Amino acid sequence: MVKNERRTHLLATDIKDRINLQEINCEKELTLAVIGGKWKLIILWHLGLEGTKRFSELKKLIPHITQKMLTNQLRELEEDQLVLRKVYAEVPPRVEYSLTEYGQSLLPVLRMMYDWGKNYGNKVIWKDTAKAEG
Amino acid sequence: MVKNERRTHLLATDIKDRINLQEINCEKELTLAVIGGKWKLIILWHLGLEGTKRFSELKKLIPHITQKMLTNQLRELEEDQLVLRKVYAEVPPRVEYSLTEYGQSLLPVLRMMYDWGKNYGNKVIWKDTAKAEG
DNA sequence: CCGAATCCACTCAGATACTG
DNA sequence: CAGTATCTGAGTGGATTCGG
Repeated sequence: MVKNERRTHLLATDIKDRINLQEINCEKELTLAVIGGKWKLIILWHLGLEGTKRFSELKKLIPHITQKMLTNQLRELEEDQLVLRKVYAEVPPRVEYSLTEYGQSLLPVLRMMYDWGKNYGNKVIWKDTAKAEG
Repeated sequence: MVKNERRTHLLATDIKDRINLQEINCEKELTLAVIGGKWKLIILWHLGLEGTKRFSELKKLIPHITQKMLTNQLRELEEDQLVLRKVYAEVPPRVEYSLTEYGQSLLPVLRMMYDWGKNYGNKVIWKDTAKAEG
């Protein structure tokens, strides 16, 4: 299987490859492919609502994520052009992440997913349960 | 790890479990969880646009899916109350699948994902490539 | 501070064969 | 027709260690 050089051996292959391999056949699946990573929704959400963040800030905002996965997910988001990575030539190093215009354009989609999930959760998952708001 | 009895050993655990395990922390992730299966988007799409379908019809509409995966994904969609499974006591057996009201309510979300993916595909993935329409 | 590299356990999904 | 059951390779993500 042909892999993209920049992407690690972990996680999915390059999106173009996945399309060529017919793993992605529809535009919906394309959307799913770019947001479907285990931590991508949260990362996009933070960058979308709170703007530019440093690596360590994101790490703090997402307590359960490991360094490897944060790096990994950010790299994929960068490769997919949803996130911009800016490195400052300083000591100690500073790296800032922000949404690109494509990343920004995803926010309404995420908001719709949020709304749907909220209603679905209340009606189906929690029906007659008390649920703490997150 | 506690598993739901009805769900096979394959694929994800029950959604409530996943929330309790803090695999799902946000309503967006809940939405992702119910549509995120490998074949769920296509299944939901077909049932949404074309209405009720038999098992064998879905199989024909989704050529690359295996019987196992089709069964599996349909079971999960049923468990998550997006799909209704109706069994007719006939010989040979007949089983029909259709969207529930929650499944129906997902269609606008899918449509938004489609639109976003289409624009993103044209602008980012295919930029200066000729692409056959699917 | 921001990673990369390695090792490992677990899960996923395909192929195949079988059943009421 | 509409499924189960089993086996198996491959993929995925966590923990840990090392480096610029």
